Amino acid sequence: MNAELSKNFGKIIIEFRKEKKISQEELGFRSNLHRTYIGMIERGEKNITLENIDKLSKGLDVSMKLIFEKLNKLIIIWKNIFLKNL
Amino acid sequence: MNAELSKNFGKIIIEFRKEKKISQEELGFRSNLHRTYIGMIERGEKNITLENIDKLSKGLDVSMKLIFEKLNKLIIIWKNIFLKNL
DNA sequence: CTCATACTACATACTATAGTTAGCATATTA
DNA sequence: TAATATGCTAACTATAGTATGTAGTATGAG
Repeated sequence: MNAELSKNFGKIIIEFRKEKKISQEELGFRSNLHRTYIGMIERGEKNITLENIDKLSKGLDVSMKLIFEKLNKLIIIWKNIFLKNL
Repeated sequence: MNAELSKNFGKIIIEFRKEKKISQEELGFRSNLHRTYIGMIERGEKNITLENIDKLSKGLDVSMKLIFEKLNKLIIIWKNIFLKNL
């Protein structure tokens, strides 16, 4: 599993959730996913599927496009940090 | 499984692949995924994971952001067709 | 402060299903 | 018609999805 990718994805989800000021449990309700599963995703412990990305985006009331826009930006930032340390 | 979502995703992948003028097999090589798996994804038979979305995007040399931008647009089109038939 | 409440982390464990491959059928095209 | 590309079935194995329970942490009211 690509842990780095999942972790970055988790960070994005946390960011959006905090923005909406809701708990993992509340996000679970809204996206029809279990409370602990949300936690796992946020900690980057699971390689989420397309269907659940869609559910999360609906629960967070943001488009998948926006999620991946942020994710791509985050990945680029990480890449640059990595390259600087070569 | 959300078949509609997977099918729409598959259509996007086909679109990008044809744009690059490569076969499923070639895309398989480039993204490090099996030929038949690419076929399944394009036919919307599998609920793909984030990791493999990432692999595909690299094999197709496009950003995930762009994939989901197109996917969101396609979903909106499908929604409108659905609403018109109410 | 301190107690209660809400929130999150984490460790299992189970069951669904994604990921992977082989093989053969069926187009498609040169 | 030979070569190339795709569809599809079937099987296996890896792991995502789901849930319970417990422990720890943060926060706010009294």
